[in-house]
Amino acid sequence: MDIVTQSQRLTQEGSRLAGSVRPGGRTSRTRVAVLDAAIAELAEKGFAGTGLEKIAARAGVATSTVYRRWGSFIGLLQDLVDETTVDVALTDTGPLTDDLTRVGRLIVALSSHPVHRQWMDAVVSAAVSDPAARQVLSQTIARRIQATTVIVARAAERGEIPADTDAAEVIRMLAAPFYYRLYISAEPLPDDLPERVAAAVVSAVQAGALRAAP
Amino acid sequence: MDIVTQSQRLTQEGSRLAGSVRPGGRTSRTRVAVLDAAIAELAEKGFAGTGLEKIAARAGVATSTVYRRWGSFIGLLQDLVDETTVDVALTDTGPLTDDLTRVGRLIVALSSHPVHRQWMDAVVSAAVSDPAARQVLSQTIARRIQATTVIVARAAERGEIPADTDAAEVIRMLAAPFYYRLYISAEPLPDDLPERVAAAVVSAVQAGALRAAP
DNA sequence: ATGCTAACGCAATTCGCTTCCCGTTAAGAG
DNA sequence: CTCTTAACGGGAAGCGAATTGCGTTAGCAT
Repeated sequence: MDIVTQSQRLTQEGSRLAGSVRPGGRTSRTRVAVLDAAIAELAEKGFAGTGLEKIAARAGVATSTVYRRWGSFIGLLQDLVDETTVDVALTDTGPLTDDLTRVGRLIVALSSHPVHRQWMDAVVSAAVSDPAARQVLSQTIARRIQATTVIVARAAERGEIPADTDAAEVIRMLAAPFYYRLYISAEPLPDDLPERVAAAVVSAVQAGALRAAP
Repeated sequence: MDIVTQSQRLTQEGSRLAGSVRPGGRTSRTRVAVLDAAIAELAEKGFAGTGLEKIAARAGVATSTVYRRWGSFIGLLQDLVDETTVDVALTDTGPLTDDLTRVGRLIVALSSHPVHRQWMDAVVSAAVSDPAARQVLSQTIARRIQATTVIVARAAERGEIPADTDAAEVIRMLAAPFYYRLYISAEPLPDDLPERVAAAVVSAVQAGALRAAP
């Protein structure tokens, strides 16, 4: 299926998408039915094996309803952010290598989660050519980076790493090798990748190679 | 356009694609005309703004001819590997930081090259759900990694880094932050990214964090 | 409880991509 | 040079995604 076609209307903030004037009753029932159906379809068929038509059919609503409410597949996916979670506990107590290893394990867990993986696959694939999808992706990633920088900040407070370390850059360097294998080199993720990458990044940080630009 | 649909036939080695029995004369003229048209379309319209129909029209051949010869958009892109080059000189003379910086600059140059960027975008987007595209991508990346490991090997010979350094892993760690920004976080590439990443990776290597697993 | 109309269901329609059929052209073996 | 048939051209047909119009249902303000 083609994810890209008409999602640019999402970028218009006010948007004329249905559902905002009378959000209660039938509208909200339709909403949860469609979102549930979308999750089920993603898990069972994958993003490439489904589409708004099939999701609408599974939800028991008309295809046109889904198009009017979400506008596109990406619009629907945007509504599914944060719908999938995994239970990998993050820590910021140090040592930094351990904390970052857990972040790596979280990325692995997310990439193994059936629904989240399909969600990510769909957004990454579409983001290449669709500005709306690209925005969803970049905001999601930016939010995750931001939420994780505290780990680096704490390590700096403990004196484990230089105080002027670029925290966001540390997280990027950590996350990049995982996504690189998932979407670029198409290689499997070695079991010890979280440990290896965390160790490498911490080495670089401690050597002062990831200080914030002045 | 949807890149994915029918390219699985490419995975069948023998394949019944036309053009192999009588490769001369008209067949070869058609081939170069279509490949030229594809490059022009990629540069002018981008991969999402073109398709086999438009490429065929520009090449002055019938749509069915293109489908019979290449089977799919990915099949055509596969034939365009190595069609785009950039002139960034790589070195393996050391220091390793300088050599790796040049590799980073090469990645930046490729991502700035109009045709190569579109080629990469198309393959990355399709590879998410299309096994044939994934194979094209993974083989292309693997070949580039392989061709670049000599830089790390030379550094090891010079004694600049541990002898048992995992050369391919060094290149992956170097390349990952670039592709991560291009396709995942959708952030721009900072001008000094090659220098920064190269310095960080060399720090990790010299600390012994990227040795080959025993 | 009533009225306005947002939101929905249904079906027809459009649009682009892909495949298929058949007549025509020309590559390459002999 | 002749013959076989690979490869091509043109157009029709199939297919799925996306859009649109219109009648119906129901949210919510009054």
